Amino acid sequence: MSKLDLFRFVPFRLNRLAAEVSSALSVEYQERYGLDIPEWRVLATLGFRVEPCSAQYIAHCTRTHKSTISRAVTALMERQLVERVENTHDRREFVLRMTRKGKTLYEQLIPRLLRREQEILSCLSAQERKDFAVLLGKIENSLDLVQTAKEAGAKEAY
Amino acid sequence: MSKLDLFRFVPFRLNRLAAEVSSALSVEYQERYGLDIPEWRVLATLGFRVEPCSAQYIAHCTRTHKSTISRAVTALMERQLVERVENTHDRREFVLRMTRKGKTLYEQLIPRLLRREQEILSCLSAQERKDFAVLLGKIENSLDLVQTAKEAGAKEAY
DNA sequence: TTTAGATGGTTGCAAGTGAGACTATCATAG
DNA sequence: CTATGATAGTCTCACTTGCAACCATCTAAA
Repeated sequence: MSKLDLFRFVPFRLNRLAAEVSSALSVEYQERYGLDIPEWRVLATLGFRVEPCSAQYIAHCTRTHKSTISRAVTALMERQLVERVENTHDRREFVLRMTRKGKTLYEQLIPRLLRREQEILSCLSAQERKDFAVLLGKIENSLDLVQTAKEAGAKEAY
Repeated sequence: MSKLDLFRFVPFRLNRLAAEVSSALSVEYQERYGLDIPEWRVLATLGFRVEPCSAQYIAHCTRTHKSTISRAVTALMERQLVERVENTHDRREFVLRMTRKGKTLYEQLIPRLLRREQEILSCLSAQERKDFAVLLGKIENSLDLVQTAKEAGAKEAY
């Protein structure tokens, strides 16, 4: 008679935790700035990278479906938070970057999100936070979650 | 100039990891048994508890919306994996339990899922797995994710 | 040069899901 | 007993999102 305790089952716990953490953060980007998760991911990727990048790159490294990213980019362009230019080397592709307005929003949003993250992790000591990050990293690596981001980056550098 | 590295940002990492782990597991319950996540959660809750319980209880402790659980229960009843009886003490509520057929499926499914979980965690040592569980637990606690399950259980026991 | 296949991006469609209205029932207070 | 509010469960609606078809463009090979 095999049994499974849902509350000790890591996949379930990850799901529940991710959902809860997401909803805690959405207060910031959703309610305050009217961004949904895909839109936030686009801004986050553009904001972190020095070089502008393509929608495909964002889709790859955030592991979000390209149609979802496409819609997010459209919405961000309508709000003039992001703009895009044709890539002269490859006219299928657009190069994306934040507008000044987008950067301003980004600058305001980031500290809030980092603060939220700290709040959520405040139940852990500094060492525990570090340990947690390492353990997450190991699991991510074994699932090839980091690999793809690097690949996409390497490829994008052409 | 504040920046945020998405790949070091715990909320994003949790989301991505949870999605990836879910999709790895869905091979088992989805493709093999045609169950979706809510349906699997219902079975998991019914299978673990000794006493049968209500849909509301499942919704509370799995943190799933009651309408989602309602639909899952309907689907499971149609497949005769779950049955329900009116609670004589409270005729608003139904008491749910697995049928023999449901139990058989459950018995077959559980070992597969546990094996998958072990595969996913196989990149961690025994001690690391333990640490990871503890850290998850601390975060869950601070977000009140465990509390609600216990409350629902206590209440259900009346 | 032409053709076949790959790739970046968009869009229509269908499935899943949360919010919230609704019904039926229960509990409590007057 | 009645009225009010809470609760269990269902249902409709709107929204999100993944899938897959599609178009344009690029690459490589014949």
